[in-house]
Amino acid sequence: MNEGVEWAMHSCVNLSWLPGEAVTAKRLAAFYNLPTAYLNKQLQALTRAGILTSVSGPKGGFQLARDPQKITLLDIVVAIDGPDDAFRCTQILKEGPGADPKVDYTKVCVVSQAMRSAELTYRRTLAGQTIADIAERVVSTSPDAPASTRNRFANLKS
Amino acid sequence: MNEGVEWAMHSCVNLSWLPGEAVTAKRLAAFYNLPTAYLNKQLQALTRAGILTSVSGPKGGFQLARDPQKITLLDIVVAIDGPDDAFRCTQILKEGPGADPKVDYTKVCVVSQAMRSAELTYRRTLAGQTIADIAERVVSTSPDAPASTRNRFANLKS
DNA sequence: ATAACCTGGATACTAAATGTCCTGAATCCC
DNA sequence: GGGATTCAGGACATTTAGTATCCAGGTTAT
Repeated sequence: MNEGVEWAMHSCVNLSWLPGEAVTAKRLAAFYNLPTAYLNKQLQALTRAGILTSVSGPKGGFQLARDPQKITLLDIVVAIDGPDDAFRCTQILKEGPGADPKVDYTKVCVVSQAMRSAELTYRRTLAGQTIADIAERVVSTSPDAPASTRNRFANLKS
Repeated sequence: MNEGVEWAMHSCVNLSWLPGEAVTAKRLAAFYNLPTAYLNKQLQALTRAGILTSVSGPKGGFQLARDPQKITLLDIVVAIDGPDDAFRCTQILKEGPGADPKVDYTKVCVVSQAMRSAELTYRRTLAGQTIADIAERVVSTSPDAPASTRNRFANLKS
């Protein structure tokens, strides 16, 4: 899995504590000492996916496109890593005995079904957790996290 | 995910229909028209993981090391793809505000926990399905699969 | 107008997946 | 014992994906 997923999750949590404020890619990158241009690519992907909105120009930047409760971890994974399952069925059975060229073995193959059922539970778990849930859990163990995050962004002058 | 996982799953199902018989890598590869040397690498990994046993020499080959009911899909995934989660936490929080160098953020970070909980459900689902389950489900829709598999192996003279 | 900022394409570098080859060791058969 | 067959595993080559940088072009605030 793309490392950008981790960056995107933490950036979205941070943005949830800066509602209505546009934060530049440079500042989001500086927060965790990440490569600006590369993080920017991930932010662009989040924007294309409708998770962030972006504004050009001075005073521009990124912010959450909707309520953190409406942004699931699955949304972010799909936006950065793409919609494909980790297990890709290559329809190996087409080379086996009694294969029917007209059959779609990604549907019929029992191995493929079993792997897909596991990926489904994975996606369901991710879809059941939102950025708001994460932020809330952070606050419950570190109540000063939102304030210290805002403070750090305020002090990242560049 | 490594394509070898798919090869390994189907090969194990086939081996479950040839109990007590040693099948060479060359024949297992010919069954699905796979590259012999590369499949052999996956079979070696399964052997190292204790899923298969191997015998050298003429009349040698591979067979299941234990009852198909005792071989889970997770066993195979771990053997071929390794034990690492898809999401690797790089402890990005160590670069953030108030970071403690002594803390292991793979444990503490809420994002990391959330991703790990999803991978856990994934692994649990895979661990709940065995090669015997797969084989049984194949038989229920294609009752002649074991016989036709044995027949094809018998006719792979090489 | 200028400076700051996002967009997206082009490019380079690195790491991982995929695949081949060869030597060595084990085993069977004659 | 000698030859043939097969697994074990390291070395190597090729392809693809991930990581990263740079620049030219468009947008917006001052």
